[in-house]
Amino acid sequence: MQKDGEVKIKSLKKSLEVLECFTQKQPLGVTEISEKLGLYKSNVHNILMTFTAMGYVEQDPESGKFRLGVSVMTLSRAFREGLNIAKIALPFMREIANEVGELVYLSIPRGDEVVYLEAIYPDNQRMVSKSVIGECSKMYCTSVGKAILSQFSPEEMERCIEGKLEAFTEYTITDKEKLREEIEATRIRGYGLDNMEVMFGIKCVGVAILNYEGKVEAGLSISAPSLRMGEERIQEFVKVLQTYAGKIQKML
Amino acid sequence: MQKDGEVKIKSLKKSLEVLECFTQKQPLGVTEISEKLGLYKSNVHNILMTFTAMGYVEQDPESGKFRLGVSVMTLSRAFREGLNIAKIALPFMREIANEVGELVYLSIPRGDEVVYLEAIYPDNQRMVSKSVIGECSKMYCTSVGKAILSQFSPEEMERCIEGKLEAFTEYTITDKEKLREEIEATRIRGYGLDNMEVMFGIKCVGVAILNYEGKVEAGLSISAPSLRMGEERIQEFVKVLQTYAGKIQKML
DNA sequence: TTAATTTGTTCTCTATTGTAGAACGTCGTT
DNA sequence: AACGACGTTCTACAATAGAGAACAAATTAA
Repeated sequence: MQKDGEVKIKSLKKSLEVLECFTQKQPLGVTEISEKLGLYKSNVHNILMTFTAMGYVEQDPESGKFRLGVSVMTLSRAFREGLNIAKIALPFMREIANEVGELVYLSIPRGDEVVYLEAIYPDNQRMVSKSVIGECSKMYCTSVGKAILSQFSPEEMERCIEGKLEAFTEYTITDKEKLREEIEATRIRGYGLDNMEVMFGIKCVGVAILNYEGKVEAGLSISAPSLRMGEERIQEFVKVLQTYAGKIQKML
Repeated sequence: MQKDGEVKIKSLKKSLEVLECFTQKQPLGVTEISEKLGLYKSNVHNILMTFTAMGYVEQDPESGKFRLGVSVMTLSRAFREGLNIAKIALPFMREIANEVGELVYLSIPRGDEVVYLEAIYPDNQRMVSKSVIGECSKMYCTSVGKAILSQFSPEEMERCIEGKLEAFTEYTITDKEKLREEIEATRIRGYGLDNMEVMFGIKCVGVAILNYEGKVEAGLSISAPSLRMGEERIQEFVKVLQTYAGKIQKML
């Protein structure tokens, strides 16, 4: 998933891999992790004890199992603080949400995925309780993902779609050649579409946000039930997204 | 700040300390970090390269300086996912926010600080753009902090106030004996007060949320400008907070 | 323009330290 | 009572993290 050609401290890499196990399941035991990663129990134990002492992992005194600790929150807050794209985009996202009355997402690329940074709900709509902030999706099946891919160089793009194209719904594009055509079509029309490729019944429109050098900085998308995503509304959404993406780009 | 008696992997501890530098300032250079922590540049460089390869740190190709990377978001999301207190408390927090029309916070203790997990804004009020989620404050000067301290054992409590009591406003309690009295008063009355001790013009009321064993699990608080925080309203807020804290506690 | 300073980066050697492997104590289960 | 699964502890060896200097690139000063 990550290029590890530049890993200098193997123990740190290993430790982070241990930590990342918790993103898939919580709580986890020492044995469980050691089996998953092929490490020795004592090794995993030492890593977990260190993380625990630093607040990145907590141990349930009853079961002895581990889960992530509070300290990760402080990091994520600092990350968002330091990222000016979020600061700049947030007020615009609110305007978009109120204008179109649908969910608006800001996401940024990481490897072959997009990570959701912010999600804004229109004022009148009840906020869904499960926040997607920090969640990630594969690029090849999302609207922003395809919008971003269409702005990449051919090599970058290929690197992002080299893995297996897993089908999440019957609409997911799993054929690599089809996908390349779709990305090319995305590039030409200037926005990405997700036609229920991630979740049945949900469609999305997304555009890429480029910085002054033309490099992809982030992505902006609108998500809605397919019933509210007819061709006319899609065009309306696209127009709004492109307008605001332009405004944001000017400020980067 | 953290007990490091149980640190088994020194290089990991060191690496995390490097990572934590970014919570104070971003971006940071190799030299800057090495000076701050008293480490060698090559050491810091190796650490940063490894973090970069894993996505926890990003390097600006222009300046060569570093900032936090996207991967920390995935961790924080997993943390919040795994923490059922947030899942349970969130819908109640919405009710509170709409009932009282003020800002409602959920926070959890970490060392001598409280970390803000969730912040809910009343429907009619515009959400402030800067999210405090992940931010932390010292216990001794916040309403939740004092509510939590008042539920701790004397030893735990002392450990949390052993540092210097920094004054953030002229109202901050900086005398340790005064603070002990205030915490005792908090314990008796059942809720904590922050009388502009963190920020001038802002008052808070807070209560602790205990689990079935009576251990502090989290804290709930309401924050508002002091003009909207007269004695009658404080009593109203306290009543609401205690009612909902009770509901949440039953579900833990 | 050139010199001086500061930056991130690279290198090498070796003492540190992470870790394999087994053994231990403690649960809940059979 | 015996088992199995768990988190934990221990030790000895070898891998490797890190000190320290030297590097190149970039910035500033003269």
